[in-house]
Amino acid sequence: MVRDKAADASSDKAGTICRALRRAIIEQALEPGARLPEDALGERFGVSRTIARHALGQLAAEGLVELRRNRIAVVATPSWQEARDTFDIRIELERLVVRQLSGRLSKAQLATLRAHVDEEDAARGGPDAVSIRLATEFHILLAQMTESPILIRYVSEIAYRCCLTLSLFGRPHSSDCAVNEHHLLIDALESGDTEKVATLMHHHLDSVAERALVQQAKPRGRDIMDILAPYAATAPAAPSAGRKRRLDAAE
Amino acid sequence: MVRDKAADASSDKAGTICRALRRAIIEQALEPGARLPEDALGERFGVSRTIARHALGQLAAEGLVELRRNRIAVVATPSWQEARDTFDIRIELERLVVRQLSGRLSKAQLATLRAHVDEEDAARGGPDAVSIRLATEFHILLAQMTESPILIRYVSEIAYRCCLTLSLFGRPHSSDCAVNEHHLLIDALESGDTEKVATLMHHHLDSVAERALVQQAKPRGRDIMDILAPYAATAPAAPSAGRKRRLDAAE
DNA sequence: GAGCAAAAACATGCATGCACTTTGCGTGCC
DNA sequence: GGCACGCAAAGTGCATGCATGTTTTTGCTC
Repeated sequence: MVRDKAADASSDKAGTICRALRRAIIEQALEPGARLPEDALGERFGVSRTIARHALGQLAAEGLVELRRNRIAVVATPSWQEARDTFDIRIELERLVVRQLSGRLSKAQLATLRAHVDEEDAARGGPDAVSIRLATEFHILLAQMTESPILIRYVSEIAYRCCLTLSLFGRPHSSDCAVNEHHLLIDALESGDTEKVATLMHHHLDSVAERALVQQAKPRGRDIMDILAPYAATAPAAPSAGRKRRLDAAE
Repeated sequence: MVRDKAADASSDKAGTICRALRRAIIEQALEPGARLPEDALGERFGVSRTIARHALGQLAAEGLVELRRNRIAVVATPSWQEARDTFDIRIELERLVVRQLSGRLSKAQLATLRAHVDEEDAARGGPDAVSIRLATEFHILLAQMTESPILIRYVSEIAYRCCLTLSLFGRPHSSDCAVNEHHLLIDALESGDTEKVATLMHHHLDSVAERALVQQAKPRGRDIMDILAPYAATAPAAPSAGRKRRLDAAE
C-alpha cells in the first residue's frame, strides 16, 4: 500500500474502508457521481453505519467524495475549472518534491523508482485503471522519499484528486507517453540538476493535464448544472454556481 | 467567519465544533498538546460524543489534532522539521495565489484587503493571539479571492497549521512587522507586477518562518522525546522518530 | 518511604435505535 | 392523459449503550 495517512492506522476499520474506497475511486471502479449509501457500505464491509459514515467523512475531507446534508454521499465530480486548479497546485507541490530530492536520492531509492516505472511499462497493455493507478503511485512514491509527512499528505491527496479528474475528463489512452517522462524524471533526479528536474516535472504534469483537459465539453459528464450552464444564458435563472473567471483564457 | 470548508455546512453541529476548536487552537487558547476528550467536548457543546468524535476526525484530517487509537485526542505538536516543511509548502501555495491575483483584483477587493490590514494595525497593541489570527485571516482572504475552492482549502489548512507552529516555536512579538509587509503586498497586487508580488510573498512568508523558527530549541515545548533528543546521542537507545535529513543545513 | 500490582475510573471503538428529511411512487382529481 | 398531492420506503443525523483498552489511584509489600 502506498498510503500512510494518519487517519488510517493499521487496525481501524474506518481506515480500511477509506483505503478500499480510495482505491476503487482511483481505479475508476467507482465513477464520479456514484452513490455511497452508509448502510450499503457498512453492510459490504461488515461494519455499522457509524464507521462507514466516519470513513466517508475522511474521504470528504480529502475531496474524493461529496457529502451533502441529509443526502446520500457521492463520489466527487470536480468541475473543469476545479480540475485545472487542482493540476496547477499539483505542479507547484511536485516541483517542491523534486527540488528537495534532486541529487539526494540513494542508489536504492533510484532503483525503487526505476522498478516502479518498469511496472508501469509492463501494465501498458492492460486496463487503463491500472496504468493510472501506477502512474499516480509513482508520484506518491516520489513524495514519500522527501520524508516530509505534510508534503506526502498533500501530494497524495491531490494526486488522488487528479485521478478523479482523469476519470471524468481523460481520454482513454492518454497516459501512455507519461511512462517515458517518468524515466526522464528519474535520470534528471539522479544527475542532480535541480532546475532541470523542476522544469521536467512542470512539463510532465502540464502535459498530463493538457492531454486530459483539452476537451472542455465533458464526454461522460454527469453534472447536470454544468451541462446546462451554456443553455442557461437565455433563461433569467440564478447565475449558476460555476466560476466565470478565466474561462476566456482557455488555451 | 473565514472558513467555507465543505465539511462544516451551516447547521451541522460537527462543523460548529470544528470551527470553535480551530479558532481556539489558532488563538492559542488551546496549546499544542492540550487534551481533547470526546465527552468533555460533547458536554461543552451540548452534543453527544458521536459528534465530538466526528469533529475531531475532521480536525485530524486537517492536521490540527493528533488522533491516536484508544488514546485521548490532543492538539497537534508539529516537530521543528515539520514546521519548516509546512512553511515551504505554504510559500509555494501562496505564490500561486498571488500570481493568480496579481493585477486582477477589483477596487472593492483591494479595499477589503486594506480594511483587513487596518484591522491588523489596530490590533497591534492587543493580545498576540488576535494579531496572529488576523494575520492568518489576511492570507486566507487572499486565497478566497482566487475563487478556487481547492486552493482556498489548502491555503486555509496550511495557514492554520502555521499558526499552530507559531504558537509552539514563535517568540512573543514576532508578528508585528508583518503588517507592513501585508501593505506592500497589496500595493504590488494592485500594480499587477506578477513577478514582484510573487517575490514579495516569498520573502514575507520566509521571514515570518525565519522569525518564528530561528530558535530551534523550543522554549515552551512539551514533547519530552524531542527535548531529550540531543541528550540521547550518548545513549544506545532507538534512533528516535525524528528526521535527520537536512538538520545540518539549519541556517 | 519506595516499588509494584490490582482495581477503579476514565476514555475510546463501535453497534444499535429512534427521529427527521428526502425521494420515489401510487392515487385521485381535473 | 396529465398534474398535484400524499404516503411509504430509504437514508441520514444523532444519542445512547456496551465492550474494550488506557490511565490513575489505591493498597500491599518490602
